[in-house]
Amino acid sequence: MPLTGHPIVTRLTRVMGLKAAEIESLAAIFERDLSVKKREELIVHGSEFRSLCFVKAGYAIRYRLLRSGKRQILKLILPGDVVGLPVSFFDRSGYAVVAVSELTYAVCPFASYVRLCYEQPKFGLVLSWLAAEEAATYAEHIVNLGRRTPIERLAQLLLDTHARLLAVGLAGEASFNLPFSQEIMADALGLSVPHLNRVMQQLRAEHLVTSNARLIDLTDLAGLRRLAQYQSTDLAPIPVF
Amino acid sequence: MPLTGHPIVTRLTRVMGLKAAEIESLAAIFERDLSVKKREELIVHGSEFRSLCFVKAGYAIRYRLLRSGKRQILKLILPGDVVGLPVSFFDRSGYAVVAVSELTYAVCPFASYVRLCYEQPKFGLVLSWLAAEEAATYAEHIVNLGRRTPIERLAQLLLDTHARLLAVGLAGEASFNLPFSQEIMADALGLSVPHLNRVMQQLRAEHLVTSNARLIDLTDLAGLRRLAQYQSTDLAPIPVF
DNA sequence: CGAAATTTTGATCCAGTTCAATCCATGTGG
DNA sequence: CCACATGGATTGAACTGGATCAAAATTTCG
Repeated sequence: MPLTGHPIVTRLTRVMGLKAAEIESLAAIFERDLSVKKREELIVHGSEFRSLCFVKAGYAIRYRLLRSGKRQILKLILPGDVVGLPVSFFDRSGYAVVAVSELTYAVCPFASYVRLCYEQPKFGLVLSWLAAEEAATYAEHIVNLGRRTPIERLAQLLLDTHARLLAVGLAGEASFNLPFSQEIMADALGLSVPHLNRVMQQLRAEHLVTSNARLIDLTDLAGLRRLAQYQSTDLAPIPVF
Repeated sequence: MPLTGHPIVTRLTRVMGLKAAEIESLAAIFERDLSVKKREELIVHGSEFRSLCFVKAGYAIRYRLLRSGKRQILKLILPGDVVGLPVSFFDRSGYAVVAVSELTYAVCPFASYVRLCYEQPKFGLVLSWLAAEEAATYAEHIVNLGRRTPIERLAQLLLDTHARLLAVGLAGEASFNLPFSQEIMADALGLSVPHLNRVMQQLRAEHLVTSNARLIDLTDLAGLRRLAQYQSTDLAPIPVF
């Protein structure tokens, strides 16, 4: 399974240079690409899941459904993201993942990856880095939900999504095609759909963004950043010995 | 620096059996124990931080201060926890950590740990596991803040804190000494102090907990778990090859 | 013992939810 | 190519859960 041009290679390379030989040993443990249709579940809540899935194209959400019927979305999953982290470390998944568009990804069994870590320690560190990045994203989300106003939250979400899409070449300098419905954004930000809608209008009214349908234009990027108190968190490169 | 009886050894052993030799190579990279006084900052927001600190005794909080003056607490840090994860992976810390009681811990330079990972790949996996656990804790926190009612959040916080204290031998079967003020709990749960106080009273009124001062008694553990929809998330053991 | 920190209570108010209804775009089959 | 179905976006009105602000009561600590 060749990995050339795969968003995940782009992503890993940014963190730690990978030699051709290393990319090859990574490619060796991958199975054939899979794809799922919109609305299909990649991970079922409560089930066991022991694979790493590197998203190539398409979008998904990781979420938890509560008894009350409410849904909290933990993460918007974009190309380049890893599904199955941190789930693979646990007995059973505490969350579900569902595709919100057609989605294709490369899979490798978690056990194979772990074996690779024993052979080439670098990969163990890469895994740590990915997990740490995941944790940092979640941390930002906590701040958002706990102590930010709705408009700040939305600004943050738009900026973050834009930055992540940009990093894998799926966005323009200040515009992008938002692949998520308002219901999804509301469930990510802990708001009701009507309110999210009004907050979106507010952003437009203040000339911070322009949007027609799902096409978002970050008209005033600096203003948005100020509003969201946006701070980019750069991963430090992995030391090599 | 001998690590015998250190809470972190207890914690790591649960995830992955460590041979005596391995504990020793771990002990070798640790410096002398440090301690800080109440209110002292372990990590300053925006600074660089490249160490792993394993808490031996005492309590701390990881938090973010916003322009508005509001504070969001990301994590209540207890003995056995690691400070400097995921911070060490990043250029600069996005968060601050401050002790809320006298606190003692063992430190090792992050670079030393990384070097150890290259020599003994197992430690790279251990690091991944710790980071994944961190991410999972944060995920639960997100659900709490986004879609749970205040009383559910508090129930969850009490159960979680109890479970974590129990794991390091600092709690009774259904009672413990809560080392955090209501202000801290409020800032963790995204509530105002007066409201947190009232929610606490509500828990008492419904005979779910009894509490005098900081001593908490989980009178009706099953009821609390039901209320919080508590589900324990067990880490799977690291495969050994 | 006095100062500071923490917990508790009360009164007011508004942001955001809830529950509908409506509007709009897109796609589908006859 | 139209009639209809479906999912998403938008709007409106009413209600309410928590925030806010302020003060008092209580505990902790120097």
